[in-house]
Amino acid sequence: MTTNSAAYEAIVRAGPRLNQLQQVHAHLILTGYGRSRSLLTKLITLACSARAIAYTRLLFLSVPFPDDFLFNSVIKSTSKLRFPFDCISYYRRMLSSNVSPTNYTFTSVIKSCADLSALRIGIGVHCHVVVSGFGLDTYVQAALVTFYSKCGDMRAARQVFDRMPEKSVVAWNSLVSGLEQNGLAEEAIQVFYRMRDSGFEPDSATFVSVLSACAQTGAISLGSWVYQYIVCEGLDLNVKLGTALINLYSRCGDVGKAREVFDKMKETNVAAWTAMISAYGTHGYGKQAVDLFDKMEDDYGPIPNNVTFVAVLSACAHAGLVEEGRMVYKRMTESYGLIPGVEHHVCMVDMLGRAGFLEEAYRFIHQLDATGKATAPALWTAMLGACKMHRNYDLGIEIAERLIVLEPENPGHHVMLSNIYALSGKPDEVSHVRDGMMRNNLRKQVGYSIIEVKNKTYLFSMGDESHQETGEIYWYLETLMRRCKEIGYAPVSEAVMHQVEEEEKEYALRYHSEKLAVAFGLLKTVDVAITVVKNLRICEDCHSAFKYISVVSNRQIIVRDKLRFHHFQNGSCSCMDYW
DNA sequence: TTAGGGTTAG
Repeated sequence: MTTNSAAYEAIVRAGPRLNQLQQVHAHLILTGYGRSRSLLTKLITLACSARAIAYTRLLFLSVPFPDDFLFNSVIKSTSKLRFPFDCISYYRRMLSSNVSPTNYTFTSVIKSCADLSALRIGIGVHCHVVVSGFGLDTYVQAALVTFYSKCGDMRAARQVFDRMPEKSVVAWNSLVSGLEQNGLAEEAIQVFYRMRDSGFEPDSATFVSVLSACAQTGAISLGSWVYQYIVCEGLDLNVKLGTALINLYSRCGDVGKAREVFDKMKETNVAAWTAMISAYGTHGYGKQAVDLFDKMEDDYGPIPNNVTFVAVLSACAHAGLVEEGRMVYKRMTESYGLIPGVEHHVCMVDMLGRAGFLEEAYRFIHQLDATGKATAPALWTAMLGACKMHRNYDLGIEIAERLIVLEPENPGHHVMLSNIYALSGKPDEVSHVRDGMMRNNLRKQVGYSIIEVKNKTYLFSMGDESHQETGEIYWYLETLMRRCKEIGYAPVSEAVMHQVEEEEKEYALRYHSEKLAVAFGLLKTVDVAITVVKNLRICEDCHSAFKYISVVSNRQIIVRDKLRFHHFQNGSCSCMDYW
């Protein structure tokens, strides 16, 4: 290496590969270029790209008095490669070295704060942005919108956005995505409409977020419109967009269409495959889920990861495929060297428990306990569900009490305990639990159901009387239930909370939000399947009622609950009552 | 004598 440019060439040739970089570095030192600031800067960014963060630090420390260029380079690289702690620490060092940050510095640092959801640090950086005079930089502002969104502070995110004098497509995207990620799907869709009205052309990032928002609320008409738009405008169906579409169709009840999108995708990755596997799983098609997983392995598809295994295992759990599930769990560790996390353990307990292997499920938890892993309440919640399902009340009560100690604020555990006491014929204990809930002001989560009819969404809550056609809906529901009773339907009263009197109990059951939504859907449409989205799990009584309603109305009823799908047709449900 | 940013899926 006789010249500086030859040395530079050598570094570039080494690329983001640690060994090669170290060799070049050694060579630089030997040939007298070891102190060149420019060469070291290039070396540092490449070391960071190689994810050799310790070596990056070492190189950085070897440079006396780093200049603004070096600081910006290392801050940008660490931020981009997701070393947020390093990024923030270089930023602090920059400040203490009296080197002035620029708008470029801030975008990177803010992104790292967003990655960490580090609200306090980010607010400090935001202040610094303002006093440094970069408060109106479009890039910095877009980064701030994302930052506040990722910290869950949508008010602040909106405030930054609203104050932007010049909004960019990316800034709009940041807001739409932020709202969607924070569960504010309706608002995300409204902002999307405002974006278009303001003359901004949505791009693929916009659509990915909009599709996710549609998937959340079940807004299939807007979702399908987006798909049409993508096809008509010849937009590239990239992996993220394709995956968002698979998720949309799956969560709106149309697995076939989800598969159609999957087959159309030119490029797929592990996320796309996982989305498709998960689609089969949540609809109860366990075999298809496992088959697709096998195909992924056989056809040299992408390497499955932890999320994929959650999808496969939960598919097995919901379809009663215990043997397959055990095999998959084994392969996860033995063939792929993945370490099962709490979510995988929960799938296993759920799978074994649902299938009636209560003892094995219990042993599974205790085995984890022995290795110090069983503190997760979710494991006991799954076990508790199995106890209730298989009427093992003694164990159920023991577990529910344990859960209440672990999570006293969770009303679900109290409700479960009270339900199990009621089922096992212990009314005194029921009132005791109920009183405790009242005393501690614990209320059951409010359930609601959404249905889309003619491109419009309607939300129902229990005993809802806010709709224009309330009278008609209730009358129609009464008629339906009468006809159901004629062919054998009997209300399942244990499903409601045991804090209402017997007479009220049937009233509450009769006007559950999902029943109102189904009645409304049947009333307003002809000859088509209706799809209802519920925020909680469907209750046992509604589940039974919908089987009968599918007969008397001669319609398919699809219900998406918190966990999975139920397709009711000709008197039975796709979950085979296994849920 | 070395570069360049903010948004998106399971």
